[in-house]
Amino acid sequence: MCGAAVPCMAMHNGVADSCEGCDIRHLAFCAGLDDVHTDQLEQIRVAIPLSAGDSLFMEGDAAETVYNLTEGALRVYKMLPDGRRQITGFALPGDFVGLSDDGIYAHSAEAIIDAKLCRFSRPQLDTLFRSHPEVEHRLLAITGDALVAAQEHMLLLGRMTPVEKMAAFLLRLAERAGRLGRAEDPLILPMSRGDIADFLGLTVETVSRTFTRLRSENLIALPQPDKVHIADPDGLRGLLPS
Amino acid sequence: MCGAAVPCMAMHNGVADSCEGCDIRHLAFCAGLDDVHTDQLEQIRVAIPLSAGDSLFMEGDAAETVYNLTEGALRVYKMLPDGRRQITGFALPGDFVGLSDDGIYAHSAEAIIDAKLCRFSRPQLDTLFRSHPEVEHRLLAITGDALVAAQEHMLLLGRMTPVEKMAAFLLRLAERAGRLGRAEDPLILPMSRGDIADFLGLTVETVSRTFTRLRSENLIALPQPDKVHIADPDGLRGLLPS
DNA sequence: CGATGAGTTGACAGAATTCAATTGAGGTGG
DNA sequence: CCACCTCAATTGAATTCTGTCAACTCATCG
Repeated sequence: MCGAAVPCMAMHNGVADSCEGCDIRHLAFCAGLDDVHTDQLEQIRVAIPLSAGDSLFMEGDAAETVYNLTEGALRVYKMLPDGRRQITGFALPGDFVGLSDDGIYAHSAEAIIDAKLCRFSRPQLDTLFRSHPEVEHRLLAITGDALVAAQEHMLLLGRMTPVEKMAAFLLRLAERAGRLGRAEDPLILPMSRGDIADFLGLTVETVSRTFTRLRSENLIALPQPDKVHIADPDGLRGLLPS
Repeated sequence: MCGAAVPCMAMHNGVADSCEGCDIRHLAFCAGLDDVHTDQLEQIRVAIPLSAGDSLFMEGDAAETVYNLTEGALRVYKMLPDGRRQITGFALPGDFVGLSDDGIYAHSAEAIIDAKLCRFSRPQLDTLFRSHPEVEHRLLAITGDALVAAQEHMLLLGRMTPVEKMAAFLLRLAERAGRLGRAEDPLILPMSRGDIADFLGLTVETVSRTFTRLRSENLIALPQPDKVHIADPDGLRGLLPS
């Protein structure tokens, strides 16, 4: 449903028809760019709808495009030859996806739920960089943020216990939901237990067991498997490394 | 000692006196920049010597400067309040250190062994960006590389076994040594077992036991604790995830 | 209504951590 | 020059935790 306070344009048939009407412009790649830049960006932008499960690109593919997620959720991951998977991040609306240096994607990305994206061709974006260094500056900032998040996640993967990982995961996801202006109370988990496990470096069983443990300690409630009510935020924070 | 083929300037008293004489210019931040840019870079550059154990900056410090390592080795890490540590990377000559977006360092960095760096003030670098977008472009490429490396390391931390981690660590370090034009055969480990453990998400004991296991399988030899001879590279590669 | 797949739970084994002791190397001072 | 001290690295033993394997529940969908 479409709240009254928010323009509906971007939320129904496909991606927004213009950057100006874009719901998440304040969060996205385009944030901080003035209208002149946005106009130029809009000219090279292609709207892309994605269904749950669809692959956006695969590790090793030629990286000719970059994306900005406007709706839905993606998993970004790397795989080992034997099938083990590490999800390096979940992309939410406003997130930038598809960074690559040498023209080859270093990771894969697929839609967890139906999603909508803005696609930009890399060569065209590079042209835009030349005329508007401001845009490249913005991309540098985004990449830097991603790097900081990656380091944060390395700390989680390498040095946190399962409970700490889950607590951190839930709290961070809630915080992201808040920043996106989404409902935090029934926190919605678009990803499966398997996705969470592959993100936190655990097994599904451990994820499931930890959920039940948090529930039995009355820190959270799980009205449905994909809906979390954080009953005791401070208690949950108390599980974080101290 | 100073080989005949290589200018010695950078190797003795302090850091090189000029970028032109810089041994590692082809690897560093400055690589790919023409002489015009390099001259400008040199004007805002300050040489910094660092002794083993010295801290370069700490997480949370105001990030007014960025660095380019020219000699030695650093550990870049994050810590948990209770002292657990995750080393997110080892910086070697040519590596760029001190990236930060919001003006606050997101991690700490200290010298593992004596090191030399080029320091650049962030505001001055930003000024340079404005006049020479090429330099910012280069920084974006470096940041992107760091992000790819971080994702690679997340895969290691979250989904590899101790043996796989150690094999990958040794092979990657050897490859880096090769790219730096350093001796690969007695591969030198500037970092301690504790550092390796905190990098791979293990304990010192597990690191030590894995070393002995690799040695007993005749894949490596350890003439000294900090010198590794990779006796059977293919055998070592055979331990990597398949 | 049965089938399918995700999620949860249980039992068990194995692996890595923890705790503890030993070895070894480097450095200092007698 | 040697003895001793200190710290890093290694090794050993025990435990605990997480992963593995397997069964079961539940909801959804054909």
